[in-house]
Amino acid sequence: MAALALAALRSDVSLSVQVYEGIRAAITATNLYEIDEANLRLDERELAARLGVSRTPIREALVRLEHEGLVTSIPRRGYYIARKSKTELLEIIVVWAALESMAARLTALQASDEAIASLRTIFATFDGERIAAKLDEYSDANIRFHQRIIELSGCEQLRRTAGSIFIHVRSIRHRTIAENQRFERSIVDHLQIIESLEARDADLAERLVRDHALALAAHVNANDNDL
Amino acid sequence: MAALALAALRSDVSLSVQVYEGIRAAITATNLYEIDEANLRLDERELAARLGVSRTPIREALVRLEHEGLVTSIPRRGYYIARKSKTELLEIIVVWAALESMAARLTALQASDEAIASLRTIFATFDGERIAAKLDEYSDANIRFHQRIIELSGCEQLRRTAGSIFIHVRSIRHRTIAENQRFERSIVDHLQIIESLEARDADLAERLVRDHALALAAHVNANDNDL
DNA sequence: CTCTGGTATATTGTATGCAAAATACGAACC
DNA sequence: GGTTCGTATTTTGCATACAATATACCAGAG
Repeated sequence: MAALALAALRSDVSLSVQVYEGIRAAITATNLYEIDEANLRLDERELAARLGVSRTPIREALVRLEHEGLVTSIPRRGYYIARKSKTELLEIIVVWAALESMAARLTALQASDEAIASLRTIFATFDGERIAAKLDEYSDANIRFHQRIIELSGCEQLRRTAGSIFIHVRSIRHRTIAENQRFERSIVDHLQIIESLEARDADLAERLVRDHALALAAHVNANDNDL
Repeated sequence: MAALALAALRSDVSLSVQVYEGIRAAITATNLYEIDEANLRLDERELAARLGVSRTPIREALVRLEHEGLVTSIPRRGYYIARKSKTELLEIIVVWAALESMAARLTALQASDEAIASLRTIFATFDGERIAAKLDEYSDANIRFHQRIIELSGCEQLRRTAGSIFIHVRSIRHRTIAENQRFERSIVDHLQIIESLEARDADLAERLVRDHALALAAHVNANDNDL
């Protein structure tokens, strides 16, 4: 029995998984709701050719993505990048609200002080006035903030579940942050959330996070009619 | 344009999907945590032979199931029915708590009186004394009750998300209902939940449902050490 | 008798082949 | 001119074939 700390060499990167990760990253990188109809189609042959593999791993990857809700398949017609309807997006925000508010509860109860403190640093480079000027950066920070709360919960299953709808929530937040000066409200909400976590007030943190997310839903419902 | 209300004949049931549903139903029907190690293996060839199809649709179905978390694949070694560890089960209950409590909130706010009333009928055939005698039936009713709250929310995304972890929650509830006379507590909790919904008290309903689920987690954590 | 090493077998992962269905295109008809 | 029908082409869905890896089995050494 050797005492060497050998790292297990992973041959678990099958083509199928690599293709899945590749396509997923590509979809994640594009702004779903700003590409035109024509580019929504995912041609098996084209993907196979471009990635230099056969159609089999492509299909398995597409099946994965379909189950995840990132692409839809129309039988005998092919796979398409899935754009969610307004109703679906509203529902997704509701699910996100459920998950993140539970995460906030867990974070308040379990996370370390340092972990909670790390939430403040996300917004360190912003002060009240400069947000409007650096809206893109602020949007990223905003998204990271919400993702981080889920991470801090330490609940892997929560993270995974949220992960599969994250791309849509991210897209919504990115699109709506500029509307109606929402970022002003946003920065206030975030601060309150952080404070409630620091105070270890699980009920309050949960409520604030939920209401923050549901306010987003209400905003989308009222404003984004072009979905 | 014909005015006939012809039902579209669905050719959308690809073998791949049929196989997926078949295997899923089969796994759902068995009690995951009571079968022995040997029967956990899912042999592609055997499945293909038994279902009379080739390995291709079998594999696509297995990929779906893997993404859903019902089976795990060990690269180059095959697919296995996934049994969750105790930690994973606890996390799954937490996610369920998040989803069902949000569903309770929505139900309190949006569901019709009749819909809420239907929750009572689930337990119609039980009165206090006879539960212990009909524990299996009561366990089914119990599970239906929780599932129904999620349905009543009218949120399809919530339903889908919960659906993918339902089998595990069901299994846990089924296993633990008999322990420590938990069903007594259960019947009281359920009644309170129904009353809060009837009173349209969203905050209370949410809290009761969450605490009910988290109590289950606490129970599992304290009692089920053989996972 | 136990353990090591090598070979045979079985099984996965990927590529390719083939049939059925859908789309595209064009001709014929109204 | 617009619609409808029929054919050619493309593309999916499934089956099969093949290569690489893992398991099983057995022989031989200690």
